[in-house]
Amino acid sequence: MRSDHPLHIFNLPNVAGDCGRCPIRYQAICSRCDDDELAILDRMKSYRIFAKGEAIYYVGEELRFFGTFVSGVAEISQCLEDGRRQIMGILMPSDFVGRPYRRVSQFDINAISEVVICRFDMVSFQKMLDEVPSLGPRLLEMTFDELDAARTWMMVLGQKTAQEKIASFLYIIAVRNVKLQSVGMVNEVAFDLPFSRKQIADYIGLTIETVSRQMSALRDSDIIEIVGQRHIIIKDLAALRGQAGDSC
Amino acid sequence: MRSDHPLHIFNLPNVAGDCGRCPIRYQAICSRCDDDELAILDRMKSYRIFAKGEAIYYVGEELRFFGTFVSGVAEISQCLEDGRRQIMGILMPSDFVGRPYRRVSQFDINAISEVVICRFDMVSFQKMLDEVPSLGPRLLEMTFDELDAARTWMMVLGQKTAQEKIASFLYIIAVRNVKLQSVGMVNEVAFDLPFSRKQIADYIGLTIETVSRQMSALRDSDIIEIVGQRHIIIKDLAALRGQAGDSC
DNA sequence: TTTAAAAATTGATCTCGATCAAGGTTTCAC
DNA sequence: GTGAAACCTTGATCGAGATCAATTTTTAAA
Repeated sequence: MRSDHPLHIFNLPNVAGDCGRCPIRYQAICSRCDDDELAILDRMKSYRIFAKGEAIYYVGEELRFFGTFVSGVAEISQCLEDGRRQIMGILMPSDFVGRPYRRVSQFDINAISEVVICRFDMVSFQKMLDEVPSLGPRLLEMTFDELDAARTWMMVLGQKTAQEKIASFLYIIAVRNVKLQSVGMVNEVAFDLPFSRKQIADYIGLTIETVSRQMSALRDSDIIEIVGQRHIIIKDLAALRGQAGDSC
Repeated sequence: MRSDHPLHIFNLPNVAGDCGRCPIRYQAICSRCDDDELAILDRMKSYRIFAKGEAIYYVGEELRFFGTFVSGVAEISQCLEDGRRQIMGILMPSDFVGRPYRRVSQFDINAISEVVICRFDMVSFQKMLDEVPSLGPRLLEMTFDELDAARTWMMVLGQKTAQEKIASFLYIIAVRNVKLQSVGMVNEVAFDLPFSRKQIADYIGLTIETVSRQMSALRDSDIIEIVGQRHIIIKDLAALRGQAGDSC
């Protein structure tokens, strides 16, 4: 059973571990660290598991830690008083939560699947930013990338039709899931959606009924196949991209 | 005539100047610089004026400079092939354009009014990030703030009604225009909109007709007054905020 | 396995904001 | 100033997506 434990996906004990064998070693904030720098991170880090559905941060909560997603998926969201909800972003392995220079979270961040986070106390993290010179520039780059992604998503929310929204969503998930080094080569992709219809609806600004209808439409056009409720097979990635209404 | 020139709003010559007297000295990326650091920026900077409507960056253009808005307003946008357009953000004095770690712009950035930019060559800027230690953390903080603002705007685009969108937009502009140190004290605010109805429409994801109708509705409810087409008087800021559907 | 609860699909209808259309206002060139 | 173009407002109609409603499918519990 021990080897099934989430922290053992790369055989790390809870307290200290070998960053060198971390699955996101070359994607996360530590991607440009040399061995000496990595040793510092190794000493400071701890792991924390969040169960599916558990809150990682809630609106107004003090930002006590900076965390990198080692595995699992989470959503960034906000609610209005009457229950309307918008998902502002999704967090996947190598993405981060928490930020320096602000006291409390502006958003709810909830684990969608079980999540393993590589965690740094915020005070230590800010100190580390000074001591580990490769960290700051990488964090800046990642934050800029997030900003560009957020702004790009505004086009989906503000301008696109229901059909284009669903296609954009599925296309992004498909590309994120499969590391498409061979873009253009691969035209069929399969994956399990970590999201419910409600979560998809809240992410793209539609209702669950419209999400369901548009997914059925894509199925009827032979662009996707839906197995059960969560397993999606993209049968024609190029056509899906075409339905998205832009080059994403 | 000379004193009317945009660069003379704080009496700066074109080539070098006194950063200490810059109107955004304590808001922009330089806000935490000491005198020595400021001297370095002073040597490296140049000013550039963009005429109303001029492109500051276009999609795909090489990011050759990092710029801080000294005066004027600009829009960040993207277009779809069929002409649909989304404005992802607005840039006002102390905001910046350009980013390190990416070669080309993902967005169109256009001056909405005449714009004065304090400009750094991107290569020099990246060097400066290493040499001027107060710059990196401030840039990181500003980028995080932009990211939070972008995500917050997603709620407007994805969930709010036309009425709530217009109210949210006007409320944000009102608060940005007047530095409301005395929030709660001031309930009436007046300003000139730098945006056309089309630009407002593209920013909040509506058509010009709906923008016009909803602004008329706010006028008829005595929440705002519209003088000519661009001058807006917020007669009841608290009510406007209420119409926005959240606490922004 | 049976039953209950939750999630997803599909259909019918309604409504908000888009579209189409006409007039009015502002701006600017000459 | 005068005229033309651009911009804005208001009205009438339309339609995409929301809402309401009924099944069906999946998941979970007993």
